[in-house]
Amino acid sequence: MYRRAKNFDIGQISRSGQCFRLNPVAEPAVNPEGGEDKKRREEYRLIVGKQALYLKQEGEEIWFSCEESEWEKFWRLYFDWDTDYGAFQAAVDPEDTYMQAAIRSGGGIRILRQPLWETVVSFIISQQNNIPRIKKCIESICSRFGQECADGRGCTYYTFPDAARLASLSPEDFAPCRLGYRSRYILATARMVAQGEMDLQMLPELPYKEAREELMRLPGVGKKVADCICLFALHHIEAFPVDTHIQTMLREHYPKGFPFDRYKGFAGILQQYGFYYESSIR
DNA sequence: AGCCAGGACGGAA
DNA sequence: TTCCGTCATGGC
Repeated sequence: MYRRAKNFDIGQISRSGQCFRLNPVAEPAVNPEGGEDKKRREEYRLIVGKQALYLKQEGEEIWFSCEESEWEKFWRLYFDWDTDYGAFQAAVDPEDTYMQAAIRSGGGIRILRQPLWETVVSFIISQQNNIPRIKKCIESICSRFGQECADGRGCTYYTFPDAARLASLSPEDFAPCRLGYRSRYILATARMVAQGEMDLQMLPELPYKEAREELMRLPGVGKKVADCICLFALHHIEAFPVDTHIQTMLREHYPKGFPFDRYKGFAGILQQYGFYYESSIR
């Protein structure tokens, strides 16, 4: 199916680092002249839950490899399709040249609504780690402990294993995934969820601060990881995860403090613009 | 070769 | 409270 939209760029979303299973399936077209290739065509594959979705973008035109009913049932909300990101961008201080540049660079980013359990585990892995390796760790977990599926294009993919599955494993089982010290966090977290000691079902009902506190009960989940889960899975767009890139941004460009009051209720969206910009220009 | 990565944790000061 | 050492691994 076909959609047209402003403020939506699959490549930027892919590179924004919020979803580790949205990746290009082919090398992005490179213009040998070195100039801007406006007709670039990039294809991506996204795996979420039991589903795989192919996406292709050309300018503002986007193709999604799903039926209309699937779109309405799931993907529309997943991509936060009906939110007007132009309104968020318009709220940015015109004097704030840094954030204006960040928006120019990553204005097509959206905050997705990702499955809670996958996001919990993914961002436990993310700590003190780099994005390429985070992706490898996640794919390793999925290919070893997830379910194999056919994507209908002759390729297979693997679902993200649920908490009960991971809770059933031993520390040695995790060794090949090369998770380092994070494996014990994941095992302990999976067991808390599987035992019912942590109820993920009711987390979406909680307001931001309560959800954050609750998530921080999980081993390996501190304030930063909890904020990522709040932002990327629970869609609390006021959550503002502070990682090393954001620390740099705050130090270099907001020495007097970030204007949270101006962006009350949606600072997390600016956080993503800042993170994307800060990590790309380096 | 060496610094760094979307930090969390336990203990010390 | 804040600060510090430690944790495991590999990307670049």
